[in-house]
Amino acid sequence: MLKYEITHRDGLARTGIIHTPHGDIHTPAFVGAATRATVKALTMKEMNELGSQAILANTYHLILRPGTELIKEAGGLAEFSSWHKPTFTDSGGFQIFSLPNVKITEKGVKFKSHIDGANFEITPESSMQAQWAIGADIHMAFDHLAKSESYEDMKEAMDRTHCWLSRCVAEHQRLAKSVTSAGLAENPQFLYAVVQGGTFNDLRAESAKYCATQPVDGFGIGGVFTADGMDEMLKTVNSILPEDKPRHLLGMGQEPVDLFIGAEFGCDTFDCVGPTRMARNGSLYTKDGRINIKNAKYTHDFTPLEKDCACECCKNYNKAYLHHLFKTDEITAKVLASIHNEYFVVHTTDQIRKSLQNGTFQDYKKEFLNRYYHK
RNA sequence: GCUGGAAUCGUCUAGUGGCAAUGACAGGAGACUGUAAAUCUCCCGGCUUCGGCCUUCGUAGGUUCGAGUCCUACUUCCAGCA
Repeated sequence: MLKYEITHRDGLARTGIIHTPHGDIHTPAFVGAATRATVKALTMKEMNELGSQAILANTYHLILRPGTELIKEAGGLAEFSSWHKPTFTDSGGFQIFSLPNVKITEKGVKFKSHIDGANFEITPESSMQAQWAIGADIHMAFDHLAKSESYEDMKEAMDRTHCWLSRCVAEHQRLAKSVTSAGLAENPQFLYAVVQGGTFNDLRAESAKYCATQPVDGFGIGGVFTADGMDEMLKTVNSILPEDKPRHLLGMGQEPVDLFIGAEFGCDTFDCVGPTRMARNGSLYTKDGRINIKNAKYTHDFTPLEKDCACECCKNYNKAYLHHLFKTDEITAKVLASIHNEYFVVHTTDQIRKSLQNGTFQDYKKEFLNRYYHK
């Protein structure tokens, strides 16, 4: 079992430490989205220096390129990418269901590669095998995303996710056994179940109950797209999930409010492509809200993006320079912006953790969100 | 000096009788949540009560119901020949 210890509690919120074979994650923590085994525009050294504790890669993308066997041959995701800290992999479920012409069969899902149209099939079993080959510390169960917001579609997606979960668990245990019987004292890789149910609290409750009964190491909470109503949903789900296992809020964290509400209602880790994607597009976080550094008004602004920000971008460069790099389409623009945005969410989540530990969370939340959203 | 050719919205460019005028770039703004995203969308002559109105394709005339498109002259530029 994955070792997880809770160090502080405040209602559903908690701080803790996830002990993985590649080191500890102090939670709540923001996990960098490294879809294709890299956080776009950033080196692992930069990710390390900006304070990231863990990254999350995507099984779908790595199956297509370079292939999971190659990563296994390299010695696993950590060796391959030179990220010698904790790693997660997403199962690929989310990506596949965003593709056109997806066919769901008894076995799994048939789809065409977005790169060359080649036919692929992923099953709960093959997703587990792929994730074991990639060798991240924490794996996500292969889940099913609903094709619409309707109750029927949500229920169907949830039921299939549950059905697949038991197959994921069985395959995960088979793979774990083959590893331990090969001489390893302990199973080195861990599985999270994924809770579905959309915006329907009865489905969320049902899903959480089902997932809670499974022999998994933690939980992913999937299918969340906005912070609206997320507090109630998380209250429902995290009151049901066992307290002694970590919970990952899948795909949320583009908006700071996501991190505050997620942590407040019992989530331990987050991942989101938003911060780095927005960085590449010139949308940068400040404590007073996001700004678009490409706007003409920054042409002569020689002040740093954030006066008291400790990131490498803010410590060394000013807005006029960043504006210039973006207007001239220099690669460095995306690098510096990504350093800043990734630092912003990692650091904000760190501050949330510290405020929970010293009992100032509510004050910190109120102050931060009022300023950020100009309330 | 002669003979050809060319002048279009910041730039390059399409356009050969129905046109406020094509496309690209530049410029302005917006979006982005388990990354088919270094992507995508919108605006880009002026005014507008959003129906239009006005002024535009080197300059000045002309032909025509109608001209960026045809004709004449001029101006500037390019090429070739002197």
